[in-house]
Amino acid sequence: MNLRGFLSERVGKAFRAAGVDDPEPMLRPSGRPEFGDYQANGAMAAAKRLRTNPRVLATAIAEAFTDASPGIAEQVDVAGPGFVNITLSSAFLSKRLGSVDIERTPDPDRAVLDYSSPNLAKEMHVGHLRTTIGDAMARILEALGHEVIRQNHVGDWGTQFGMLVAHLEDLQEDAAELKDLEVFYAEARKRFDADTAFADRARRTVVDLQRGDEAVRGYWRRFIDISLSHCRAVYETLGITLTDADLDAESRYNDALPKVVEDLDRAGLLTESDGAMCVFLEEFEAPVIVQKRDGGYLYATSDLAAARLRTDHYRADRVLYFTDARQSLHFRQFFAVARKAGFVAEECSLEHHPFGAILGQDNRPFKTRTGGVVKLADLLDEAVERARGLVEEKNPELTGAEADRVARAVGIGAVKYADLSKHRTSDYVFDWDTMLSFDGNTAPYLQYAFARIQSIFRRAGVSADSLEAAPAVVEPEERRLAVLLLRFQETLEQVASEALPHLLCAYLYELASRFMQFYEACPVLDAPGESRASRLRLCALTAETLQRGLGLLGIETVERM
RNA sequence: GGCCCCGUAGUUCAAUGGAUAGAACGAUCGCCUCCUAAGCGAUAGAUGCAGGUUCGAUUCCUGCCGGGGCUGCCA
Repeated sequence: MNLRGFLSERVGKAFRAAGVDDPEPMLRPSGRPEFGDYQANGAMAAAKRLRTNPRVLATAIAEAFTDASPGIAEQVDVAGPGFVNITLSSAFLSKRLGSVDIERTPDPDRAVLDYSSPNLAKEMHVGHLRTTIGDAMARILEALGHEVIRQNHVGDWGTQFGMLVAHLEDLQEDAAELKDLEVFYAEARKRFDADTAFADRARRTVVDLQRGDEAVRGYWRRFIDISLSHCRAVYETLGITLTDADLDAESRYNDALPKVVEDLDRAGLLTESDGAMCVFLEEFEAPVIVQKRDGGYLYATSDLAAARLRTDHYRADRVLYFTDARQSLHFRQFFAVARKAGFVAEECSLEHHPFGAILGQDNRPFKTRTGGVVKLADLLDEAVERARGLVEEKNPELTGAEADRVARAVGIGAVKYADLSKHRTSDYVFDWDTMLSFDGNTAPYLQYAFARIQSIFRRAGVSADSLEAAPAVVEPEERRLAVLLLRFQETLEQVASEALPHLLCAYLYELASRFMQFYEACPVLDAPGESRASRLRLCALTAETLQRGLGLLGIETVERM
């Protein structure tokens, strides 16, 4: 259940009972234990509007809440200038902990998520690690019952493919060259810059490609297939849910582009300027160019075509774009044009959810020692290797296939979690030691907490699913853990609406820490009488929540580590 | 020039207009006859500067200083 929503509604009624017509309870988890479990901050503002004493109003609200909702709170206090602090009752917590299942929304959205979208001209680099954000959001929205349509808007079209295809034509069957797309690209580029005949042919090749010349398209297809197979391998290693069915390549929109320009013209939005077709909007200094002087189209054009398809064909309620923050202006402009031109339904929400850059230790964009791009595939290999070293050192008992599995889960988990646990919009510094640490807000710490709980069940000789009784909530550490377990749903819903997966990370870290505190304070296996089963049940609920939460972030758990 | 984002402990990160700004790493000091010490606890340490709005500002507004990004034919 969404505990916060549940309480907010009830406190809202109490506001009304106390004479507040249009209540905004401003219900939040309490900042400190002494302020109870949840606090309502809305009484002060309401008192201001009604020109009444905030503490008197808060007291009336507290009483109305207690009267209308018996049994929920153990204590409702008025504190400070007019805070209403609610401490939930043990009986209520215990009852609600019967299940921590994720509740599906009664009002699902159809959401198109546009994420990852690598340029197929090159291999995926460290920046594509941030594919994890869109992927986590896709999993979370699905878990909450929304209909998710993943779209991987890969760059498979445009000027640079002329150069690449021309180079491939010359190499013919020597496909070994395509093992390393970075090298291949660099070689093609070198020829393009040095050899004017080759450059001219590259430009003609682009035209041939767009015209649909069969031979050229064959080479292009071959190049794209190889590049996509590199992507598939990365997604596989990284545990990304994108498949070929989610591909929404730029080339798909090639034929729709002239109509985009035509329709913009029909809508009276098109202006020719210096030979290019532009849309000028008052809000923006620069125009959105939809067709170049040479007749070629630009990414704004294909984004418009794609947005159109997403609303017309897919009937999306929300379209969420997860891209680099540097594209923010582009999105603001293209959203504005799409709206003005009527390309997207009024009710459809267009959302750009930008993310920051990944930096090296020097606070500059993350590069290799020699200044080259860091291939994502290499980075992931290194993560697993480093994790293997740590696992061998910390737990030599793990061997063979199990050690491999743990190294993979910990290494990949660490890298993904490092990416997901920071605020989406901020740049962050990539640091192996921090992300692979077993202390602090890291994947290994959370995985360890899960593994430790599994160890309890192995020792107890019972399986976690066999426990069904609701746990009793007695000790302070039990109650703090119980309250937090009940906040899983509201956390997920907040992540879904704000597209901020780091909130889920923060939640899981707090849960794991609080479990460790509970575990230190409350013996489980040696607990007397009925409290043993009760505490085991708390362990089971915690493990389940950790595993589900990590699963929604695309991070694996292991039984032992 | 214009627009956008960001300045929080030594470091890496949090904080929804709310109460005494939270963690982690690092530092110092404790806790294994005890369910994984890969853990738990304690101590010290921070909102760039100046105004404003508000009962209340890290959060909103203005200016300044500092950093990054974007900005009519790449994506």
